[in-house]
Amino acid sequence: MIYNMPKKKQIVSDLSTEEKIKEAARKVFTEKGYAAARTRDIAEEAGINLALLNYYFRSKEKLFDEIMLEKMQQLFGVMFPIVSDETLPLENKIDLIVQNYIDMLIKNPNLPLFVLNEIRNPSKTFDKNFPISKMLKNTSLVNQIKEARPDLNPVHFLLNILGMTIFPFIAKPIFGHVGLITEKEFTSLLNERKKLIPVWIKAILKSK
Amino acid sequence: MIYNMPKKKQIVSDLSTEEKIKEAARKVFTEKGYAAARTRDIAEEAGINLALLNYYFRSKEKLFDEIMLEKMQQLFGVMFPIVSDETLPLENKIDLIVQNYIDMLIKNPNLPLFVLNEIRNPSKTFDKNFPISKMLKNTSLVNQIKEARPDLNPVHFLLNILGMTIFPFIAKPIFGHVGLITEKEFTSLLNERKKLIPVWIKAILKSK
DNA sequence: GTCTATAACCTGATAGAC
DNA sequence: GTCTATCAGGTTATAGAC
Repeated sequence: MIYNMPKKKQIVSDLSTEEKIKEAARKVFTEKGYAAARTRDIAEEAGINLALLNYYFRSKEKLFDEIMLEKMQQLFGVMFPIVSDETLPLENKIDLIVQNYIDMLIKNPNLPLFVLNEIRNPSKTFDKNFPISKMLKNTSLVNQIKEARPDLNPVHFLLNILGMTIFPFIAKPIFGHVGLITEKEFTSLLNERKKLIPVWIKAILKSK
Repeated sequence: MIYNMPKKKQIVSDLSTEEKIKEAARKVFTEKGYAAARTRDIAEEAGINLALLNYYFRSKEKLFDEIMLEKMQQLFGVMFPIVSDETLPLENKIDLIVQNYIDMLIKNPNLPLFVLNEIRNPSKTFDKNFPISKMLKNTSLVNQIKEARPDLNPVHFLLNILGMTIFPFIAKPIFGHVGLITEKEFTSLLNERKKLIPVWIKAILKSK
Protein backbone atom coordinates (compact mmCIF):
# COMPACT_ATOMS: atom_id res chain seq x y z
CA MET A 1 0.00 0.00 0.00
CA ILE A 2 2.74 2.38 0.95
CA TYR A 3 4.10 2.09 -2.57
CA ASN A 4 1.00 3.75 -3.91
CA MET A 5 1.26 6.73 -1.59
CA PRO A 6 2.01 9.84 -3.61
CA LYS A 7 5.30 11.48 -2.76
CA LYS A 8 5.32 15.09 -1.66
CA LYS A 9 6.69 16.26 -4.98
CA GLN A 10 3.75 14.65 -6.66
CA ILE A 11 1.09 16.84 -5.09
CA VAL A 12 0.67 18.53 -8.38
CA SER A 13 1.59 15.54 -10.48
CA ASP A 14 -1.89 14.34 -11.23
CA LEU A 15 -2.14 17.31 -13.56
CA SER A 16 -1.58 16.60 -17.21
CA THR A 17 1.88 17.37 -18.51
CA GLU A 18 0.57 20.28 -20.49
CA GLU A 19 -1.07 21.75 -17.42
CA LYS A 20 2.08 21.21 -15.35
CA ILE A 21 4.05 23.22 -17.87
CA LYS A 22 1.48 25.99 -17.94
CA GLU A 23 1.41 26.13 -14.17
CA ALA A 24 5.19 26.46 -14.08
CA ALA A 25 5.10 29.06 -16.85
CA ARG A 26 2.57 31.12 -14.91
CA LYS A 27 4.93 31.22 -11.98
CA VAL A 28 8.18 31.93 -13.80
CA PHE A 29 6.79 34.44 -16.31
CA THR A 30 4.92 36.49 -13.72
CA GLU A 31 7.91 36.53 -11.39
CA LYS A 32 10.62 37.40 -13.89
CA GLY A 33 8.87 38.76 -16.97
CA TYR A 34 9.21 37.43 -20.50
CA ALA A 35 12.78 38.50 -21.23
CA ALA A 36 14.36 37.29 -18.00
CA ALA A 37 12.45 34.02 -17.88
CA ARG A 38 14.29 31.01 -19.26
CA THR A 39 12.52 28.02 -20.74
CA ARG A 40 14.94 25.87 -18.72
CA ASP A 41 13.56 27.41 -15.50
CA ILE A 42 10.04 26.62 -16.58
CA ALA A 43 10.87 23.05 -17.51
CA GLU A 44 12.65 22.47 -14.21
CA GLU A 45 9.81 24.06 -12.25
CA ALA A 46 7.39 21.76 -14.05
CA GLY A 47 9.56 18.74 -13.34
CA ILE A 48 9.92 17.84 -16.98
CA ASN A 49 12.46 18.12 -19.72
CA LEU A 50 13.20 21.14 -21.83
CA ALA A 51 12.47 19.32 -25.08
CA LEU A 52 9.03 18.42 -23.84
CA LEU A 53 8.13 22.04 -23.39
CA ASN A 54 8.80 22.68 -27.05
CA TYR A 55 6.95 19.51 -27.98
CA TYR A 56 3.80 20.91 -26.36
CA PHE A 57 4.10 24.61 -27.14
CA ARG A 58 6.50 24.86 -30.11
CA SER A 59 8.18 28.00 -28.77
CA LYS A 60 8.76 30.22 -25.76
CA GLU A 61 6.69 32.97 -27.32
CA LYS A 62 3.70 30.72 -28.05
CA LEU A 63 3.69 29.53 -24.44
CA PHE A 64 4.00 33.09 -23.24
CA ASP A 65 1.11 34.28 -25.38
CA GLU A 66 -1.19 31.72 -23.79
CA ILE A 67 -0.20 32.75 -20.28
CA MET A 68 -0.37 36.44 -21.10
CA LEU A 69 -3.88 36.15 -22.52
CA GLU A 70 -4.94 34.27 -19.43
CA LYS A 71 -3.44 36.87 -17.12
CA MET A 72 -5.01 39.76 -18.97
CA GLN A 73 -8.40 38.12 -18.70
CA GLN A 74 -7.74 37.55 -15.01
CA LEU A 75 -6.82 41.20 -14.45
CA PHE A 76 -9.52 42.83 -16.53
CA GLY A 77 -12.17 40.17 -16.04
CA VAL A 78 -12.84 41.36 -12.51
CA MET A 79 -14.35 44.61 -13.71
CA PHE A 80 -16.22 43.61 -16.80
CA PRO A 81 -19.38 41.96 -15.43
CA ILE A 82 -19.79 44.61 -12.74
CA VAL A 83 -19.19 47.58 -15.00
CA SER A 84 -21.80 46.55 -17.50
CA ASP A 85 -24.52 45.51 -15.05
CA GLU A 86 -27.50 47.70 -15.87
CA THR A 87 -29.41 47.13 -12.65
CA LEU A 88 -26.76 47.67 -9.98
CA PRO A 89 -26.64 51.16 -8.38
CA LEU A 90 -23.37 53.10 -8.63
CA GLU A 91 -22.56 52.73 -4.95
CA ASN A 92 -22.82 48.95 -5.08
CA LYS A 93 -20.71 48.81 -8.19
CA ILE A 94 -17.93 50.66 -6.43
CA ASP A 95 -18.08 48.36 -3.42
CA LEU A 96 -17.92 45.26 -5.61
CA ILE A 97 -15.12 46.42 -7.86
CA VAL A 98 -12.87 47.34 -4.95
CA GLN A 99 -13.60 44.21 -2.94
CA ASN A 100 -13.29 41.80 -5.84
CA TYR A 101 -10.05 43.36 -7.00
CA ILE A 102 -8.40 43.33 -3.60
CA ASP A 103 -9.48 39.76 -2.91
CA MET A 104 -8.17 38.60 -6.27
CA LEU A 105 -4.94 40.56 -6.02
CA ILE A 106 -4.14 39.26 -2.56
CA LYS A 107 -3.99 35.84 -4.22
CA ASN A 108 -2.07 37.19 -7.25
CA PRO A 109 0.04 40.05 -5.92
CA ASN A 110 2.34 40.49 -8.89
CA LEU A 111 -0.33 40.17 -11.54
CA PRO A 112 -0.72 43.94 -12.19
CA LEU A 113 2.99 44.68 -12.46
CA PHE A 114 3.43 41.71 -14.79
CA VAL A 115 0.61 42.58 -17.15
CA LEU A 116 1.14 46.33 -17.20
CA ASN A 117 4.82 45.83 -17.84
CA GLU A 118 4.57 43.26 -20.63
CA ILE A 119 1.73 45.08 -22.32
CA ARG A 120 4.18 47.81 -23.33
CA ASN A 121 5.80 45.54 -25.89
CA PRO A 122 3.97 46.19 -29.15
CA SER A 123 5.13 42.91 -30.67
CA LYS A 124 2.78 40.98 -28.47
CA THR A 125 -0.69 40.54 -29.87
CA PHE A 126 -3.70 42.09 -28.19
CA ASP A 127 -7.26 42.42 -29.17
CA LYS A 128 -7.88 46.04 -29.95
CA ASN A 129 -11.32 45.64 -28.45
CA PHE A 130 -10.30 44.41 -25.05
CA PRO A 131 -12.41 45.04 -21.90
CA ILE A 132 -10.83 48.41 -21.15
CA SER A 133 -12.00 49.88 -24.41
CA LYS A 134 -15.54 48.75 -23.67
CA MET A 135 -15.24 50.09 -20.13
CA LEU A 136 -14.62 53.57 -21.44
CA LYS A 137 -17.52 53.56 -23.85
CA ASN A 138 -21.12 53.80 -22.77
CA THR A 139 -21.10 51.14 -20.11
CA SER A 140 -23.52 51.41 -17.26
CA LEU A 141 -20.78 52.44 -14.82
CA VAL A 142 -19.51 55.29 -16.96
CA ASN A 143 -23.03 56.58 -17.50
CA GLN A 144 -23.70 56.50 -13.78
CA ILE A 145 -20.51 58.43 -13.09
CA LYS A 146 -21.41 60.98 -15.76
CA GLU A 147 -24.76 61.44 -14.10
CA ALA A 148 -23.22 61.93 -10.68
CA ARG A 149 -20.50 64.29 -11.94
CA PRO A 150 -21.37 65.72 -15.36
CA ASP A 151 -18.70 68.38 -14.90
CA LEU A 152 -15.73 65.98 -15.02
CA ASN A 153 -14.30 63.40 -17.39
CA PRO A 154 -15.41 60.02 -16.01
CA VAL A 155 -11.95 58.60 -16.69
CA HIS A 156 -10.78 60.53 -13.63
CA PHE A 157 -12.89 58.36 -11.39
CA LEU A 158 -11.86 55.13 -13.05
CA LEU A 159 -8.24 56.15 -12.50
CA ASN A 160 -9.02 56.96 -8.87
CA ILE A 161 -10.75 53.68 -8.12
CA LEU A 162 -8.13 51.58 -9.86
CA GLY A 163 -5.23 53.67 -8.61
CA MET A 164 -6.19 53.41 -4.98
CA THR A 165 -6.96 49.71 -5.35
CA ILE A 166 -4.14 48.46 -7.55
CA PHE A 167 -1.28 50.82 -6.69
CA PRO A 168 -0.47 49.17 -3.34
CA PHE A 169 0.35 45.95 -5.18
CA ILE A 170 2.57 47.80 -7.61
CA ALA A 171 4.38 49.65 -4.83
CA LYS A 172 4.72 46.53 -2.71
CA PRO A 173 8.29 45.71 -3.82
CA ILE A 174 9.45 48.99 -2.30
CA PHE A 175 7.95 48.30 1.07
CA GLY A 176 9.31 44.82 0.89
CA HIS A 177 12.85 45.89 0.12
CA VAL A 178 12.80 48.55 2.75
CA GLY A 179 11.53 45.98 5.22
CA LEU A 180 9.25 48.53 6.81
CA ILE A 181 6.09 46.54 6.59
CA THR A 182 5.62 42.82 7.12
CA GLU A 183 3.52 40.59 4.92
CA LYS A 184 0.89 40.42 7.64
CA GLU A 185 0.70 44.17 8.14
CA PHE A 186 0.39 44.61 4.39
CA THR A 187 -2.52 42.19 4.19
CA SER A 188 -4.37 43.78 7.08
CA LEU A 189 -3.88 47.19 5.49
CA LEU A 190 -5.43 45.82 2.31
CA ASN A 191 -8.38 44.41 4.18
CA GLU A 192 -8.97 47.81 5.73
CA ARG A 193 -8.88 49.34 2.28
CA LYS A 194 -11.68 47.07 1.06
CA LYS A 195 -14.04 49.09 3.21
CA LEU A 196 -12.24 52.43 3.15
CA ILE A 197 -11.75 52.97 -0.56
CA PRO A 198 -15.47 52.87 -1.39
CA VAL A 199 -16.10 55.42 1.35
CA TRP A 200 -13.40 57.65 -0.05
CA ILE A 201 -14.58 57.33 -3.64
CA LYS A 202 -18.08 58.33 -2.60
CA ALA A 203 -16.67 61.33 -0.74
CA ILE A 204 -14.76 62.30 -3.86
CA LEU A 205 -17.85 62.01 -6.04
CA LYS A 206 -19.63 64.51 -3.80
CA SER A 207 -16.66 66.78 -3.21
CA LYS A 208 -17.13 70.47 -4.00
CA MET B 1 31.08 77.71 -43.95
CA ILE B 2 28.58 75.08 -44.87
CA TYR B 3 31.19 72.44 -44.15
CA ASN B 4 31.23 73.41 -40.51
CA MET B 5 27.50 73.10 -40.10
CA PRO B 6 26.65 70.28 -37.72
CA LYS B 7 24.69 67.47 -39.32
CA LYS B 8 21.31 66.53 -37.88
CA LYS B 9 22.66 63.36 -36.32
CA GLN B 10 25.18 65.43 -34.42
CA ILE B 11 22.70 67.41 -32.36
CA VAL B 12 23.72 65.42 -29.35
CA SER B 13 27.29 64.87 -30.42
CA ASP B 14 28.87 67.63 -28.41
CA LEU B 15 28.29 65.48 -25.35
CA SER B 16 31.23 63.49 -24.09
CA THR B 17 31.31 59.87 -25.20
CA GLU B 18 30.57 58.72 -21.68
CA GLU B 19 27.53 60.96 -21.50
CA LYS B 20 26.34 59.82 -24.93
CA ILE B 21 26.42 56.22 -23.73
CA LYS B 22 24.57 57.07 -20.53
CA GLU B 23 21.94 58.98 -22.45
CA ALA B 24 21.41 56.02 -24.75
CA ALA B 25 21.34 53.65 -21.77
CA ARG B 26 18.68 55.76 -20.07
CA LYS B 27 16.49 55.43 -23.12
CA VAL B 28 16.97 51.74 -23.84
CA PHE B 29 16.87 50.52 -20.24
CA THR B 30 13.74 52.47 -19.31
CA GLU B 31 11.97 51.38 -22.47
CA LYS B 32 12.81 47.68 -22.40
CA GLY B 33 13.95 46.88 -18.89
CA TYR B 34 17.29 45.36 -17.91
CA ALA B 35 16.76 41.84 -19.23
CA ALA B 36 15.41 42.77 -22.65
CA ALA B 37 17.90 45.57 -23.25
CA ARG B 38 20.94 44.62 -25.30
CA THR B 39 24.26 46.38 -24.99
CA ARG B 40 24.36 46.40 -28.78
CA ASP B 41 21.15 48.47 -28.83
CA ILE B 42 22.64 50.95 -26.42
CA ALA B 43 25.86 51.25 -28.39
CA GLU B 44 23.97 51.81 -31.62
CA GLU B 45 21.67 54.36 -30.01
CA ALA B 46 24.73 56.19 -28.73
CA GLY B 47 26.32 56.09 -32.15
CA ILE B 48 29.41 54.32 -30.90
CA ASN B 49 30.88 50.84 -30.91
CA LEU B 50 30.01 48.01 -28.56
CA ALA B 51 33.58 47.64 -27.39
CA LEU B 52 33.63 51.26 -26.33
CA LEU B 53 30.70 50.74 -24.04
CA ASN B 54 32.64 48.11 -22.14
CA TYR B 55 35.73 50.30 -22.19
CA TYR B 56 33.82 52.99 -20.27
CA PHE B 57 31.58 50.90 -18.03
CA ARG B 58 33.22 47.46 -17.81
CA SER B 59 29.88 45.61 -17.91
CA LYS B 60 26.21 45.86 -18.69
CA GLU B 61 25.34 45.55 -15.02
CA LYS B 62 27.68 48.35 -13.94
CA LEU B 63 26.15 50.67 -16.51
CA PHE B 64 22.69 49.63 -15.44
CA ASP B 65 23.42 50.26 -11.78
CA GLU B 66 24.40 53.85 -12.53
CA ILE B 67 21.22 54.48 -14.50
CA MET B 68 19.05 52.71 -11.95
CA LEU B 69 20.42 54.76 -9.06
CA GLU B 70 19.84 57.91 -11.04
CA LYS B 71 16.27 56.91 -11.85
CA MET B 72 15.46 55.99 -8.27
CA GLN B 73 16.69 59.34 -7.09
CA GLN B 74 14.61 60.98 -9.78
CA LEU B 75 11.48 59.11 -8.73
CA PHE B 76 11.81 59.39 -4.97
CA GLY B 77 13.63 62.71 -4.91
CA VAL B 78 10.43 64.57 -5.70
CA MET B 79 8.88 63.74 -2.36
CA PHE B 80 11.79 63.93 0.00
CA PRO B 81 12.31 67.68 0.49
CA ILE B 82 8.57 68.33 0.71
CA VAL B 83 7.82 65.49 3.09
CA SER B 84 10.40 66.55 5.63
CA ASP B 85 9.72 70.28 5.55
CA GLU B 86 8.79 71.20 9.12
CA THR B 87 7.22 74.57 8.35
CA LEU B 88 4.89 73.76 5.45
CA PRO B 89 1.22 73.11 6.33
CA LEU B 90 -0.26 69.75 5.35
CA GLU B 91 -2.48 71.21 2.63
CA ASN B 92 0.43 72.88 0.89
CA LYS B 93 2.49 69.71 1.08
CA ILE B 94 -0.23 67.80 -0.72
CA ASP B 95 -0.48 70.44 -3.44
CA LEU B 96 3.26 70.42 -3.99
CA ILE B 97 3.72 66.66 -4.04
CA VAL B 98 0.98 66.13 -6.59
CA GLN B 99 2.02 68.99 -8.84
CA ASN B 100 5.71 68.21 -8.76
CA TYR B 101 5.12 64.54 -9.46
CA ILE B 102 2.80 65.10 -12.37
CA ASP B 103 5.08 67.72 -13.92
CA MET B 104 8.09 65.44 -13.59
CA LEU B 105 6.26 62.35 -14.82
CA ILE B 106 4.88 64.09 -17.90
CA LYS B 107 8.53 64.47 -18.90
CA ASN B 108 9.40 60.89 -17.83
CA PRO B 109 6.27 58.85 -18.42
CA ASN B 110 7.74 55.37 -18.10
CA LEU B 111 9.90 56.13 -15.08
CA PRO B 112 7.55 54.58 -12.48
CA LEU B 113 6.95 51.35 -14.35
CA PHE B 114 10.68 50.98 -14.98
CA VAL B 115 11.78 51.55 -11.39
CA LEU B 116 8.98 49.63 -9.71
CA ASN B 117 9.54 46.71 -12.02
CA GLU B 118 13.33 46.48 -11.73
CA ILE B 119 13.24 47.00 -7.99
CA ARG B 120 11.74 43.53 -7.60
CA ASN B 121 15.02 41.92 -8.50
CA PRO B 122 16.82 41.35 -5.19
CA SER B 123 20.20 40.95 -6.90
CA LYS B 124 20.36 44.64 -7.56
CA THR B 125 21.82 46.71 -4.77
CA PHE B 126 19.72 49.20 -2.88
CA ASP B 127 20.31 51.23 0.15
CA LYS B 128 18.12 49.84 2.87
CA ASN B 129 17.65 53.36 4.13
CA PHE B 130 16.27 54.86 0.98
CA PRO B 131 13.83 57.82 1.02
CA ILE B 132 10.72 55.67 1.35
CA SER B 133 11.84 54.24 4.64
CA LYS B 134 12.40 57.73 5.97
CA MET B 135 9.05 58.81 4.59
CA LEU B 136 7.27 56.28 6.72
CA LYS B 137 9.05 57.18 9.90
CA ASN B 138 8.38 60.35 11.83
CA THR B 139 8.63 62.79 8.99
CA SER B 140 6.70 66.00 9.18
CA LEU B 141 4.15 64.83 6.61
CA VAL B 142 3.37 61.60 8.43
CA ASN B 143 2.93 63.44 11.72
CA GLN B 144 0.58 65.92 10.10
CA ILE B 145 -1.50 63.11 8.65
CA LYS B 146 -1.60 61.36 12.02
CA GLU B 147 -2.84 64.56 13.59
CA ALA B 148 -5.56 65.00 10.98
CA ARG B 149 -6.66 61.37 11.12
CA PRO B 150 -5.42 59.63 14.30
CA ASP B 151 -7.87 56.79 13.65
CA LEU B 152 -6.18 55.47 10.52
CA ASN B 153 -2.77 54.20 9.48
CA PRO B 154 -1.07 57.12 7.71
CA VAL B 155 0.22 54.74 5.05
CA HIS B 156 -3.31 54.69 3.64
CA PHE B 157 -3.03 58.34 2.70
CA LEU B 158 0.41 57.98 1.20
CA LEU B 159 -0.94 55.15 -0.95
CA ASN B 160 -3.90 57.32 -1.96
CA ILE B 161 -1.82 60.33 -2.95
CA LEU B 162 0.75 58.29 -4.84
CA GLY B 163 -1.82 55.92 -6.30
CA MET B 164 -3.96 58.67 -7.77
CA THR B 165 -0.91 60.54 -9.01
CA ILE B 166 1.31 57.78 -10.35
CA PHE B 167 -1.18 55.13 -11.46
CA PRO B 168 -2.22 56.95 -14.65
CA PHE B 169 1.36 56.66 -15.90
CA ILE B 170 1.44 52.98 -15.10
CA ALA B 171 -1.88 52.33 -16.80
CA LYS B 172 -0.95 54.45 -19.80
CA PRO B 173 0.20 51.53 -21.99
CA ILE B 174 -3.32 50.12 -21.86
CA PHE B 175 -4.97 53.29 -23.06
CA GLY B 176 -2.28 53.60 -25.69
CA HIS B 177 -2.78 50.10 -27.04
CA VAL B 178 -6.50 50.44 -27.00
CA GLY B 179 -6.13 53.71 -28.85
CA LEU B 180 -8.98 55.24 -26.93
CA ILE B 181 -7.15 58.29 -25.74
CA THR B 182 -4.69 60.42 -27.65
CA GLU B 183 -1.45 61.73 -26.24
CA LYS B 184 -2.96 65.21 -26.07
CA GLU B 185 -6.08 64.08 -24.24
CA PHE B 186 -3.94 62.18 -21.79
CA THR B 187 -1.81 65.23 -21.04
CA SER B 188 -4.81 67.50 -20.56
CA LEU B 189 -6.34 64.92 -18.23
CA LEU B 190 -3.14 64.98 -16.20
CA ASN B 191 -3.14 68.74 -16.01
CA GLU B 192 -6.67 68.63 -14.66
CA ARG B 193 -5.54 66.12 -12.06
CA LYS B 194 -2.88 68.50 -10.76
CA LYS B 195 -5.66 70.60 -9.29
CA LEU B 196 -8.24 67.89 -8.68
CA ILE B 197 -6.22 65.33 -6.72
CA PRO B 198 -5.36 67.73 -3.88
CA VAL B 199 -9.05 68.64 -3.58
CA TRP B 200 -9.96 64.95 -3.44
CA ILE B 201 -7.28 64.09 -0.91
CA LYS B 202 -8.51 66.84 1.37
CA ALA B 203 -12.06 65.55 1.01
CA ILE B 204 -10.84 62.09 1.95
CA LEU B 205 -9.01 63.39 4.99
CA LYS B 206 -12.24 64.88 6.27
CA SER B 207 -14.51 62.03 5.23
CA LYS B 208 -16.73 60.49 7.91
C1' DG C 1 5.22 11.21 -24.84
C1' DT C 2 9.52 11.63 -22.90
C1' DC C 3 14.24 11.66 -22.84
C1' DT C 4 19.57 12.82 -24.24
C1' DA C 5 22.47 15.11 -27.21
C1' DT C 6 23.38 18.68 -30.09
C1' DA C 7 22.57 22.23 -33.44
C1' DA C 8 21.89 27.10 -34.32
C1' DC C 9 21.79 31.34 -32.62
C1' DC C 10 22.43 35.30 -29.69
C1' DT C 11 24.74 38.23 -26.28
C1' DG C 12 28.24 40.11 -23.24
C1' DA C 13 32.90 40.79 -23.07
C1' DT C 14 37.85 40.96 -24.58
C1' DA C 15 42.17 41.02 -27.64
C1' DG C 16 44.64 43.65 -30.39
C1' DA C 17 45.34 46.96 -34.36
C1' DC C 18 45.17 51.85 -35.21
C1' DG D 1 39.91 56.48 -27.22
C1' DT D 2 37.96 54.02 -30.83
C1' DC D 3 37.56 50.49 -33.93
C1' DT D 4 37.20 45.27 -36.05
C1' DA D 5 37.26 40.65 -35.15
C1' DT D 6 36.48 37.02 -32.22
C1' DC D 7 35.78 34.27 -28.06
C1' DA D 8 33.21 32.15 -24.40
C1' DG D 9 29.06 31.20 -22.47
C1' DG D 10 24.34 30.76 -22.40
C1' DT D 11 19.59 30.08 -24.56
C1' DT D 12 16.08 28.40 -27.67
C1' DA D 13 14.89 24.85 -30.50
C1' DT D 14 15.30 20.38 -32.90
C1' DA D 15 16.95 15.52 -34.20
C1' DG D 16 16.66 11.14 -33.02
C1' DA D 17 16.68 7.13 -29.67
C1' DC D 18 13.54 4.83 -26.53
